[in-house]
Amino acid sequence: MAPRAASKTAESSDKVGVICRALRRAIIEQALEPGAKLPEDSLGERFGVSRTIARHALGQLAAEGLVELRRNRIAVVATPSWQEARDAFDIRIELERLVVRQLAGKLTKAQVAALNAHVDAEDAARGGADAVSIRLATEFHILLASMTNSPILVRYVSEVAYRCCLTLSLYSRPHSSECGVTEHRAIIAALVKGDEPRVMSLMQRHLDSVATRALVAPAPQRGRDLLDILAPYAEEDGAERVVKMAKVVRAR
Amino acid sequence: MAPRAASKTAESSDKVGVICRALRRAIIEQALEPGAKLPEDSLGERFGVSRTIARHALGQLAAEGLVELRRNRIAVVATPSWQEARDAFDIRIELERLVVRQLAGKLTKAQVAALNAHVDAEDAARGGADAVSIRLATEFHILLASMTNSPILVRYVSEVAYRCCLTLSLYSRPHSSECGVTEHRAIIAALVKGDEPRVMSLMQRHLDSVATRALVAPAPQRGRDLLDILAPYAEEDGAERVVKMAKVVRAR
DNA sequence: CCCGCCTCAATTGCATGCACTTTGTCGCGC
DNA sequence: GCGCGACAAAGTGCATGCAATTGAGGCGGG
Repeated sequence: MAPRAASKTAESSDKVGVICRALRRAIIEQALEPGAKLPEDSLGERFGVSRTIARHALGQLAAEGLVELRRNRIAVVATPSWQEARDAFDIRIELERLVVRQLAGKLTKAQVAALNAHVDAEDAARGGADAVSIRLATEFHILLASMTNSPILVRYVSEVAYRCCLTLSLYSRPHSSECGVTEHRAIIAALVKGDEPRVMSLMQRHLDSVATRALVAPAPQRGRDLLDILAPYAEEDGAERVVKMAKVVRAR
Repeated sequence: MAPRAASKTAESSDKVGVICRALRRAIIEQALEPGAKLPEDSLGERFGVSRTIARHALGQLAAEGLVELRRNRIAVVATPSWQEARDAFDIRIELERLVVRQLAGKLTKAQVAALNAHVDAEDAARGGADAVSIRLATEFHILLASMTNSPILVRYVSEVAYRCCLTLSLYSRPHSSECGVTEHRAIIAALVKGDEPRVMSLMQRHLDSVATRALVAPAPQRGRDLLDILAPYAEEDGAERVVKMAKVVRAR
């Protein structure tokens, strides 16, 4: 039902892919909040596979930045810093501008129909659970990307969109995520008209507004961020001092 | 020695990371050509680990698009299509424009020194092996990205740069890869001057020239591409016919 | 009462073993 | 001579087992 493009990277193997998709969805629907623990055994038991598979799935998700893998410690859902959230949105804006640039005026009727159907679904889900509407909004962007028919672009847009979704659950106020179905419709319209500059500008402003609406102030040290704050000081990398210095400075 | 930013995603665990880095490097230096087989046992034996670890490493590399994982078949170094190569470069241009935009006028002296040192190394390696100079050219861009101090951006730039590197070994003529050390120097200069529009334009043209110089015509069916050509026709996905149709059309 | 140490359960890191799938090859029948 | 089917070798898919590391709670000392 969900027009999810089966990314044929690695996880299509079978069970690993199932677990990945399930966890991704649980994360972006905020059923799993950032910081939630993900022990290998529990996952394995829950999905009826061995730890080996669960572990592999966690590896994939870690590569996507959705979970954090610490050596000899339980894996947890990633807790991106506020700065990382901003960075993710910056990248997302560029990538999605590229998407709409490639798509402007080139959509088939069937594709336009699919997009409209999706936005209708978004509208329909407006009254329902918050989590679902967030997921649908994200999937709209992924659907758009999949129409470029560039597997690489699809992959990156998906990844970064998921990451942004994750940050929303960290830094946005509860009900501020009216991800603008109206704006989605406007984008579709501009795409159909083939107005390339306009659709790029629309997309940029759309994402920018989501980011600024969602990413409220740097969150005055909520919870156990102490560890995170101290992290850059405890680096023992030994290579490239330049970058480290810059990191410390930037972290304020 | 190599100023490689230790991406703390997943593979930093230990052995998996070692294998990943080794394979990445072997791939971008073209010691492993696209299509080369990567059996789990051989890798495990070569690196002194079990198949489990080798398998995990292959999984990570597959997630990066460097190797291709086919169910029940030996993993191989990825063989991107010509179109995918173009797409990768398109994405890369956007990402690296973002890099230099963030960096313009904000480099510390130490960072400038590091960049200059790297370009010097590129110059020095000019007479040596082709593979090394290609790797150094790629690493220049990664070094640049690492200075943004945005882990996400570093990751994406690295990945896509590696992918581009991979395509070069497929579609470029042997000695056309003078990746323009001069252009690297020009970019550094513009960065120092803080001329944002100019450095963005420089970067765009630099990458564009690499792409067009390297990605010569769609390669008149070299080798066993038959399979790849037939692939889209043999799809049995069953979901989302729209995209599939577009794919067939686009594949010409 | 608080702090440090020590032991133990929980959990990961990794290797090995077995079943299944694919592939290359040999032999048989036409 | 040629296609075709069975067999063997190679390789992956996955589970399980064991060692190592970590985190927590209890215990004793200050």
